Amino acid sequence: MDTLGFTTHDHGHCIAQALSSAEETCAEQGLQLTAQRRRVLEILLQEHRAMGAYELLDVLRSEGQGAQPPTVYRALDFLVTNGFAHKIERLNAFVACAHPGERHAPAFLICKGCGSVAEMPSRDIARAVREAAAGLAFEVSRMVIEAEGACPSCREARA
Amino acid sequence: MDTLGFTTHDHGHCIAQALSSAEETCAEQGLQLTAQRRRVLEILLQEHRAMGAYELLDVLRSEGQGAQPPTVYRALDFLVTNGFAHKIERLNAFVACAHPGERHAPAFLICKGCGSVAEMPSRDIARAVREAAAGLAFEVSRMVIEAEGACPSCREARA
DNA sequence: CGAATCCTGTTATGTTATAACACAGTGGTG
DNA sequence: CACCACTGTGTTATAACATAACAGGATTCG
Ligand SMILES: [Zn+2]
Ligand SMILES: [Zn+2]
Ligand SMILES: [Zn+2]
Ligand SMILES: [Zn+2]
Repeated sequence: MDTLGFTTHDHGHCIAQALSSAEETCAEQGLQLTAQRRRVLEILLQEHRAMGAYELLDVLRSEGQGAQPPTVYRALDFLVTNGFAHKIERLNAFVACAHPGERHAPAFLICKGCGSVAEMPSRDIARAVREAAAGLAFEVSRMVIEAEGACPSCREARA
Repeated sequence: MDTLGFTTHDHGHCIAQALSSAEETCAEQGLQLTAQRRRVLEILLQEHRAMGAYELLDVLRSEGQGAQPPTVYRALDFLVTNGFAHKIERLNAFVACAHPGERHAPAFLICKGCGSVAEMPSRDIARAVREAAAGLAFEVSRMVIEAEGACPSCREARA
């Protein structure tokens, strides 16, 4: 299963897979994937990019619902807490998880050229962070890893 | 020179050293460390913790100046751009650099118990990030590395 | 059914950050 | 000196992001 970020892919399949993975996980853990929460996750999967909470809110409203900010933030809180989506701190934005089901510390690449965001492998990074923290007797429970730069296509365009 | 974060230290010396380092760097690079900018850096050094922009604004106002948000944000922009301070994305807050003068990718430890923030060695982490990004043909220009968890004293208190 | 719990709707507000424009100081140039 | 370009500041207003607080509906379980 490749979940690379800057490549094209069968997006319909990608969305369906992520949704069923979320349903499965919720069933296993007794979590309620309600209509609101599912809809927000669907939007994030559909758009396949980092979106602000108010941008999501606009989508919900355009669908005819009279949603308010807390509606979106509650759904996002559920999705982030349970690993179905991640918050990109640098952007104050949210993105669907590219590795649903796998336990992982998320790590992101943010292209300053085109704004696209991809989740990257984080095992080695997470180990380096834990080791550096251990050197100061600090115990890590969560980490924010976000790299800004130029994605392959923007690098090419520049050259 | 030890710039550990969770230890006590000669803070007067620490402030004076950071300020003179900033002055020196500005002189070398033709940057203007104006009164406003210097004052904001002094406050960050004095408090020795992560502070929000509006918290800094309150301090300036308590000193009798009728400062407005842009005043603080401009000073912070200068300090962050030139490496005298860093932004902690997770906290929407700012902290004076603990390694002034050295070129480095900042990396932070944030204690969820007491709120203290420390800058940690980042060389190995930065390398791991660049390598993971290179695997996706992504070129990193800047990175956000912030680990949340428990600092030594909070770990002890819990045990 | 009754009670507890979780989820949602709604109003209002808090917090963080920037746009836009006017103006002052500085330093170079002719 | 008159002029210009550049950088920094003051000020007003507003944008963008996020949560508090309370009421009420749905679900579950004994
Ligand atoms: Zn996809
Ligand atoms: Zn790009
Ligand atoms: Zn200090
Ligand atoms: Zn602590």
